[in-house]
Order: sequence, then structure tokens, then C-alpha cells
Amino acid sequence: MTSGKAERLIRRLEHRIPLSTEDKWILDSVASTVRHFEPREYLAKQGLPVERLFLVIEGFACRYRLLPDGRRQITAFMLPGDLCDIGTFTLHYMDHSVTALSAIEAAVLTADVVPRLRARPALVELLAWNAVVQQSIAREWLVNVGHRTSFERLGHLLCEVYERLQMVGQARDGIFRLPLTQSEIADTLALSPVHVNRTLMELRRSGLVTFQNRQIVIHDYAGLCSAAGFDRGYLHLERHGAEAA
Amino acid sequence: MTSGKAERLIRRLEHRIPLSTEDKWILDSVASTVRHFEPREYLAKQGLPVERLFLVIEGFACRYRLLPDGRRQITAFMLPGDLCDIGTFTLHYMDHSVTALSAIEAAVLTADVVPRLRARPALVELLAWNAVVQQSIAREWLVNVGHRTSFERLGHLLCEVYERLQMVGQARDGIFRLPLTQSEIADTLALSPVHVNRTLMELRRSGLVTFQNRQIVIHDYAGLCSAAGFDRGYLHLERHGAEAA
DNA sequence: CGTAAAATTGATCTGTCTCAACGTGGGTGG
DNA sequence: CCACCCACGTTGAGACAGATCAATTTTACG
Repeated sequence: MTSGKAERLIRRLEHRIPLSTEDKWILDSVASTVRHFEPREYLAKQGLPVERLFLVIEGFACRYRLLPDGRRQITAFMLPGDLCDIGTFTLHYMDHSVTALSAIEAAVLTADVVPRLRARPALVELLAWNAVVQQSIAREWLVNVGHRTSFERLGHLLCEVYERLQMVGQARDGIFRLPLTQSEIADTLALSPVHVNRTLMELRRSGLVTFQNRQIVIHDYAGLCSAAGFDRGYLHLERHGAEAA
Repeated sequence: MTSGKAERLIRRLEHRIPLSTEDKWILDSVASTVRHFEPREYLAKQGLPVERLFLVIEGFACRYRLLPDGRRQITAFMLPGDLCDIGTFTLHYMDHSVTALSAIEAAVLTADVVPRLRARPALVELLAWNAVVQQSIAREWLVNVGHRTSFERLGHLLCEVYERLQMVGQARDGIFRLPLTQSEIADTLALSPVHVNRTLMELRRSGLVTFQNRQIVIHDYAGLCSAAGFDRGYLHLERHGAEAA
């Protein structure tokens, strides 16, 4: 019964607490309108009214802000199973843009889904968890950009993406696709594209990670975590203890 | 009737949408347990269970994460009227610490307030807005640390704090207290304390800002905004148009 | 194939860090 | 009430991570 559009979201949420069949059905129905987006296509634009939010089903999207001089900072990745905070509907306009990094499939949600979700206590709980984890990730990105070297930054990002993809069955054995250009990685980590390239080389030379055609292979995950100062605690992945009895 | 503990929170929320007397009363009652904290005293510690959340009533607090080598990144300021996202109660443990920067007064909330708040649709709406604005601020901090020079970073922070304090009546005419040590500013902006000092000097030399005894005076706010690339849009301060008719 | 975007490499420049010393003010104990 | 002390602030000199500028090569794709 998890072959619906919300399959990966459900999988992610159930890492936390199992959902009733009815709640799963509601998530699937809320995500029934699916749309394809090409790379670089906008899902939402800064300054425009908030009319639709998204659940990423397949592929990579990102949030970003632009500076007047044209430089940009990617502030979050939206990976398969990632859902926008529905609280965003309370805003008058988007304070950032959302764009597809790869070709993606995304469910398009309108404000009328909010009461349907709010009527289900278990969903309210899990969506609150979803939002709070996103905030935790945002905090870690600030730590990453503020205090880590380029080598650590890149390693840390790879560890995070690996963990998040693994959770929704999109990565295993240290292997996953990272469909980003080096320029886009640069916009994520606040580095220059040139320096991202050099750091990638350095990572490869370290023997911890190799890559080709945007496929990443982590050869020594524990070593990479340690070299990058990665501690997955901030992702809040542990299963809930209360229901295991 | 806004002389209660939640006065500044209410003031901030009503910037958005007016609240009913009963909703205000609920906010006040939810914030009835107030506690004093000394500078550097913990309100919450990373890794410990989430038992209490806070509404800052008076003074400055902050969220931060520590790196293994002892460096820290302050990830958010909590100013008077700022309330933690109540969704945080869904976490098993804190993913960051919260500490007082100055002496503060804070209302201490336990998980039992959640159903009381969730029973009031207008409050659900406004608390969602509150949470989403905090996320927007977090995004801007990432842009700040990632892409702005030390001069712009510092100027931008001053503009933001000024706007936020002004909203709750704690700043006017470009004047407000910033009860932070230069080291704490450094931990906020991901700069060294030495460089914060030099940048502060540079700001003073520019004639845009002066300060003494942690009192900031912005002499040319428009000029500072422009020099720092500050655009208050991300704070979502504009009143709701719908009720102005 | 041809063309443009992406990746790679080298040389140089610079903002910020680090290390180190010194000034200063407010609180505390003698 | 004075003297010491410690945290905080200030200033200088030198080092370095990462930026910038400038080719050149490789890859993707029509």
C-alpha cells in the first residue's frame, strides 16, 4: 500500500513513528497532483505569493537566495521524501526561491490540504517533526559554512546527503547519485567553483571518496565522518523508543 | 490588558493579525511561569531531552552549537517576544544549546501547553508564522556568513537586531542595547574576535554607527542598510492586508 | 561533428586568522 | 578605601585558506 506518491515521505516519517493506514492514505491523497520539472525550472520564486508547496518525489531540488551582485546561496536541499513546512502558507510571499537541480517529480500542494492534515493528530505530530528536523539541518549548514574548512565542508555535505538518501532507499553501500554541477556545490558551501574542484580532487586523493558522472562512492564512511566532523545526531534519525514495546 | 508576561510576543504577533482577547489571555496563561536567568546560564543543553521551551520576555538569549575543537556557532538570537517553535517538543533531545547572553526573564513552557495552543486556530496560524519567520532569519544568517564581508555581516546583524527590537518597543531612533561581548559577536558571525574588533572600528570610522558600553547608535540607518545589503523583506514584518479594510 | 557548458589546472592576490602584546575598567578582598 | 586582578577590548605583524583571473581540456548534447 505504499506505492503511492507519498511513499518516500511515509517511509521517512515512519522512521519516527508508524502511521495508520488512514493517515498514509491521507498523505497519498494530499500528494495526488504530481508534476515534472526540468533542471533549473522554478518551483517557487522569491517575492511571489505562496500558492503552492511541494513534496519532492524523485530527484534533487533546492532553496536559495540571491544577492544583489548575482551570487547565490543555496540554503537547503530538497531530496526525495522531503516536504515543505506547511506553515509556509501563512506567509504573504516567498522569501526565497525553489528550483529543480535535476529533473524531478514533485507533488504540488495547495492551501486546502492544510485542514485535512491538521485534522489528523498523528500527522500534525510528524509534520512538526519534519519541520523541526529541517531547522536542525539549516543550523548545521550554518556551522558548516561558518566554521569548517573546504575539505570538511564538502565531506560533511556528502555524509549528510548520503544519510538522507539512504533513509529513503536512494543510497546504499556508500554509493549514490549527486546530480549537481560543481558550481552548484559551490553555491551550497559558499566556496568558489574553482576551489570546489580542487577540494574534490583532494577528497579523491585522500582515498575516502571517488566519483564520476555525478555518482559518488564513499569508500570509507567512518573515515569520512571523522575527517569531516560529521555526527548524524542533528538529523534525528533514531526510531522512537516508545512504540517498540 | 497587555501587561501580562506574553506582552511582547502578543505585540509581535499582532503586527501580523489582531488577536482576540481570549487568545491573548491564553498566551498570557501559557507564559505564566517566569524564571530569571543569569548571563551564560543554560536554558537548554544539547543532547538532553526536550522538556521545556521558552518565551523570552526580557534580555538576549541565543541558540548555538559547539564544535569538537571548542569553537562555537551561535545560530540564532532570541530577543524579547521570541518564542521557541513548539514543534520542538516532538524531538527526543535538543540538537543545540540555548543560553542567556544577558540577564534575562523567560517564561518556561512545558509540553502540556501544546494542546491548549492547538485548540485555538488563530494561535495555530500565528505560531506557524512565528516559526516560519525564524526559518527565514536562519536562511539569511547563512547568506550572511557565506557571502558577505565582515563589514557587511556586522552591519547586517545590527540592522536585523534593530528591526526586531523596534518591533517590540526595545529600540527607537537608531538606538538600542546590544549586550554582547565582541567574542559573542564573533561566534555569531563566524569571525575571529580580533577581526570583529577591527570591523567595529571600521564601522565607527564610516560614521554610520557608534557605540559605547554595548549601546548601539545607528546614525544613518538607510546608509547602513545599503552598505550591508540589508533588505528587511525576510523578516516578514508587513501587516496583513486582509484586515485593514 | 560542432558548440557550449562544465571541469581542470596554474599563478597571483587578499580578507581574515593567528599569535602576541598591551591597555582598561569594574569588581573584590585585604 | 585602595590595590590587585581578570575579563574584555585594542593594536601590530605575519601567515594562510580560499578568491580571482586566465587558460586549456573534457564532456554533454543537438
